[in-house]
Amino acid sequence: MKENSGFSSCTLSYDMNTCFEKLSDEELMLFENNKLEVTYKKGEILCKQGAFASHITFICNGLVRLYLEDEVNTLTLQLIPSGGIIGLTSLTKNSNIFHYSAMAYQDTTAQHLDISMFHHLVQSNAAFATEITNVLCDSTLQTYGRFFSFMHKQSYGRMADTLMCLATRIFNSMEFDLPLSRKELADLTGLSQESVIRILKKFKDENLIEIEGKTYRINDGDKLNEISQHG
Amino acid sequence: MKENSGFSSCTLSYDMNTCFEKLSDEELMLFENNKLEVTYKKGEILCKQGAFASHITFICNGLVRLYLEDEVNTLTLQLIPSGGIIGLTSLTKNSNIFHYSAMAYQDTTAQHLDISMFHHLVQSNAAFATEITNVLCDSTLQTYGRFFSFMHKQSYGRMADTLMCLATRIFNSMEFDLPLSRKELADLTGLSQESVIRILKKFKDENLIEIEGKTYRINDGDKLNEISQHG
DNA sequence: AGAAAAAACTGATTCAGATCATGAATTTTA
DNA sequence: TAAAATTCATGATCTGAATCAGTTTTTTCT
Repeated sequence: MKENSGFSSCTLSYDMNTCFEKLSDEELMLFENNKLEVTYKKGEILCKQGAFASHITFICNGLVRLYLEDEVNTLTLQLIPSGGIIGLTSLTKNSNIFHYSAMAYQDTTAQHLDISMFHHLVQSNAAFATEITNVLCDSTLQTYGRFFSFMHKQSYGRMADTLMCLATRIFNSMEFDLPLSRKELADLTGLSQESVIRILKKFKDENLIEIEGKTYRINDGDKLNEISQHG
Repeated sequence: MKENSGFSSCTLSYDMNTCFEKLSDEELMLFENNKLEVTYKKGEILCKQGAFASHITFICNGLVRLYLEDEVNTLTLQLIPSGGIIGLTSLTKNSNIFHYSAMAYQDTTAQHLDISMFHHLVQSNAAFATEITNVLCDSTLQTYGRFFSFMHKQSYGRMADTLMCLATRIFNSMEFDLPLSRKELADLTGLSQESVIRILKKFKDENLIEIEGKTYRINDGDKLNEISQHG
C-alpha cells in the first residue's frame, strides 16, 4: 500500500500575528498613524500579482485566498485567516511587486501597512526582523508540505486533507460554513470541479462527512486522516 | 493553445551569498572561529529531514540537492550551488529540526555554522536579519514558481524548463557536465525515468540538444524556452 | 412568481504520463 | 577481462483524473 505521511496540503501557517509584539510603543504608533483600514467583500481583490507593492496587508477579520495565476491557470498557495499577513515576499530587495494575488473568500477587513515603513522597522529592529523571519519560515514550510502533497497524493487524499485542514486549522470545529462553490473548492484542492463533486459524494455516501448547503460537518475525522495519509 | 508564462520550475535562487557582508569584523570572527569545514562526496547526505538541526550549512563548492521525502516518495525542492545556504527554515522558533534532506550531487565542500550563533546574530544585527529575510523571500518565490510549473506544465515543458535552468542559472553555459543519472533527472523534473528518456530523445531528434555521456549541449535555447512557455 | 443564469451533478470519453516488461549498453568489481 | 550490476532505452499496457456533453437543481434577477 502506498503510504504518504507527514505532509499535508493544508494551507495555513501558525503564529502569524505575534510579530507586532516586538515593536516598541513608539514603533507601534508609527503603524497606528500610517495604517489604512479597508474592507473587502467576498470576491474582491486585495492585491494583484505583478502590481506595484506599496503595502503589507494584515488581515483583521475574514478569510483570504492567496494564489498564483497566469493567462490560463491558477494555483492556490494559502488560505489566510484573521491574524495573517499578506505581501511579506515583496520585502525582498530584488523586487517590489506583489508576487501573488489575494482575493477575499469572505467579507474581510484588513489593514494596509506602508511597505517602506515595514522595511524600515525590519532594518532597525532585529527582534521584529526575527519575527518576520519566523513568519517567512513557517509560510515556506507550509508551502513545502502543500507542494509535496499535491505532487504525491491523489485526489481522495488531497480532498480529505483539505477538509481536515479547514476543520482543524481554519475553523477550529468539525462543523463549519464554507463560503466556497465547488469550483472554488476545486481551485483550493488543485482538482477539477467534477472530481471534487464525485469525491465529496463518495465521502458522503460513506458517511465520513455531511454537507447541507454551505455547512460542512465532519463525522469521521480519523478515517479522513487515514485517507489523507494513505491515498 | 495553452499558454503558461512567467513561472519556471527552475530550482535556483539568486543572491544567496551577500548576507555575510552585513556582519561586522567582530561578528565575522565569531563565524570564523566556530565554523566547521566539511567535504562530501557525490551521494553523501549533508542533512537529513527530521534530524536535529545543530547548524546552518554554507556551500563553498559543489552542487547540492534539497528534497523532501517520506516512506515512498521524494520531491526535489532546490538545487543549491556554491554560495547557497541550507537550513534557514530551521531558524523558526517552532522547531529546530531539518525540514528537508540535502544530498551532494557533486563532490562538495561546505561550512557548518552553529545554529545558535546564527540565531544570536539574526536577533542582534538587524541588517543581517534583513539579508536573511531576503534569502528566505527569494527561496520562497522560487518554490512558488516551481510549484506552479509542476502543477500546470506538462512533461515537455518541465524538461525544457529544467534544461534551461541548468544551463543559464546553475552552470552559466549552454554546454555543461551534468553528473546526474536519468533517474536523478527524473527526481529533479518530477517525472518518471522513462518519460525523461523519451523526452530527451525527442529533443535530441529535433536537434534542440545534444547529449554525449554526461555532457549536455543546448543547441536551440529559444525553442526550449518556447516549449517551456507553451507546453 | 416566473424567467434567466449560475451552480451542482452525472455519465461517457479521452489523454498524459506512470507502470510494467524486456532487452541493450555501459559501468563496476572481482 | 569476464561476470555482475547498474543504467539506459523502447514498446505495450494501464490508470487517475481531466475534459466533454448534457441534465437537474439552486440562486438571482426582473
